[in-house]
Amino acid sequence: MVAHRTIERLSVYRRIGTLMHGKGTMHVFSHELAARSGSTAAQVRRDLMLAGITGSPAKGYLVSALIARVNAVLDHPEGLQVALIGVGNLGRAFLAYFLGRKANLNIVAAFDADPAKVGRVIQGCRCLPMQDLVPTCRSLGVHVGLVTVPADQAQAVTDALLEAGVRGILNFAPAKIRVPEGVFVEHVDITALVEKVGYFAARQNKETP
Amino acid sequence: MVAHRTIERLSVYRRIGTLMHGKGTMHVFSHELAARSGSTAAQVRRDLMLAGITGSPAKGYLVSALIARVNAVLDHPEGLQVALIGVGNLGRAFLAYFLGRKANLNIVAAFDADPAKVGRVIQGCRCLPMQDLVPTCRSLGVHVGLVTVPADQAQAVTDALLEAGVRGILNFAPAKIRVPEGVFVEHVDITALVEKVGYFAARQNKETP
DNA sequence: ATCGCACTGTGAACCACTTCACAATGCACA
DNA sequence: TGTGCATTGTGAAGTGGTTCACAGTGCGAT
Ligand SMILES: NC(=O)c1ccc[n+]([C@@H]2O[C@H](COP(=O)([O-])OP(=O)(O)OC[C@H]3O[C@@H](n4cnc5c(N)ncnc54)[C@H](O)[C@@H]3O)[C@@H](O)[C@H]2O)c1
Ligand SMILES: NC(=O)c1ccc[n+]([C@@H]2O[C@H](COP(=O)([O-])OP(=O)(O)OC[C@H]3O[C@@H](n4cnc5c(N)ncnc54)[C@H](O)[C@@H]3O)[C@@H](O)[C@H]2O)c1
Repeated sequence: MVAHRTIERLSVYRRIGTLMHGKGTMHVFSHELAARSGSTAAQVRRDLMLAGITGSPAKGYLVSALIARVNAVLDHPEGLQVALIGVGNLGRAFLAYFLGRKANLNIVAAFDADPAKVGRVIQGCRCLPMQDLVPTCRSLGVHVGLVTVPADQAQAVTDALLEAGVRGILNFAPAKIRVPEGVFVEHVDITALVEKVGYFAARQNKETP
Repeated sequence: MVAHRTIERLSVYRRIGTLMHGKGTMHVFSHELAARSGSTAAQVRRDLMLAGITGSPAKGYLVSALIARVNAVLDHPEGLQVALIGVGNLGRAFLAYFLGRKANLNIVAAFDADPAKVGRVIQGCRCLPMQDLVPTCRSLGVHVGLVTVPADQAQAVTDALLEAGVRGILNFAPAKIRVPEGVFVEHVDITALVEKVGYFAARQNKETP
């Protein structure tokens, strides 16, 4: 079990490593990963240490070993199975982005309550009705649910996902969702983020330099 | 200058307060805000204290005072002016969501490099060419830029925003962007978040309970 | 063969944020 | 008027994550 932030950064290091691998680069130093990931060399070294990745002072880290080890830490044996609920503006953007992109991250099903959307193929993925959610997610072994429905529907959708055995939820609706112990929820509140950036954009240089 | 996380939560408390205000609720206790925001009562009280919001042990916090004080802390006098760069799948979702929604958060301009998109009105907002970015953002006094272009274009777009005087950037491209001292950047890496949820979904109950 | 050097791996210090714990408050009810 | 009680406001302690700082390493130059 590795720390929260470290897991996020490992995903980033893997992306950078994959990019370098494609260009034929064999080795990478912590300070290079730091510069490309927006971190620090010490942070990178600690993260890689926690993931069990070792390098040599002379050559740095072997890119292929880094990728392999991050795969071993992050990935599920048969790939990460993801379901998306709410094929609206945001949901369609995610479908377009993730479908057919990463081998180890598959959106395997999309659901919506709107009869006008159900049955249609949107961004290459068939949109299924909500009553199919539990059986379909169960039989596909879905690990993660992406919730992109209106705020007042988020809890109902969450409950359905829980019933389907999903144990990780990424929630974009501006609503708190309740889950039992042992289920992991990440809440992304885009409005709050924009307002935060607005606040610090104004304040950065003023007050206590 | 209030702490990072506190600012994000203040935005959430305001949303909850606004909702309650609409329903005619006059007062709210810290534990109610905690339950609705996914925080704890102690955290809420500390946040409100930092923002200069006070309540009474008998009635809790006055909702209208809470909203007014968060407005005073977070908001820019004439509203937060936001520009969006990259009217693709994600950018269009943001336009649809934010346009005409919040009085104090306005997407005032959208830009794209694609000649097929420039000039068209997308989600009710005219899409402008990139050469207009610097003069337009300057004259509108844009505070925040939303970057939703491909990763390899993120730095170029950032540089244009900086030249236009923008001092806060919310970056959705999976690329680190360099900015001078005093400019605030928030980076949202959706892929890394999905992978993190996948990791903890699997690990939650196993290992060290 | 030896030296200098840039880098790794990691204990320890540091820092930011969260939670605990409790005195102070003021309404409800007797 | 007095007693009980749920809640606020906030020092102090706790937690988790980051950065410092340096001993240890092995290549490349001499
Ligand atoms: N789009 C953005 O930029 C943005 C920004 C911040 C937050 N959000 C949040 O993300 C969520 C989705 O936003 P959006 O812009 O895509 O909204 P949207 O209205 O375009 O899409 C919502 C979709 O959910 C479907 N839906 C509604 N109830 C459902 C239910 N019970 N079960 C299944 N599907 C249901 C609707 O049919 C619709 O297709 C909302 O909660 C919104 O507040 C979006
Ligand atoms: N859509 C998602 O779900 C998702 C998820 C994770 C990350 N992202 C990231 O968000 C960004 C946008 O994603 P998207 O799905 O909307 O991509 P997209 O290809 O649909 O849209 C990108 C838009 O940017 C425009 N553009 C390209 N170069 C530009 C430039 N130099 N200046 C101005 N505009 C330019 C394109 O014309 C296009 O309209 C990408 O970096 C992507 O990696 C998106």
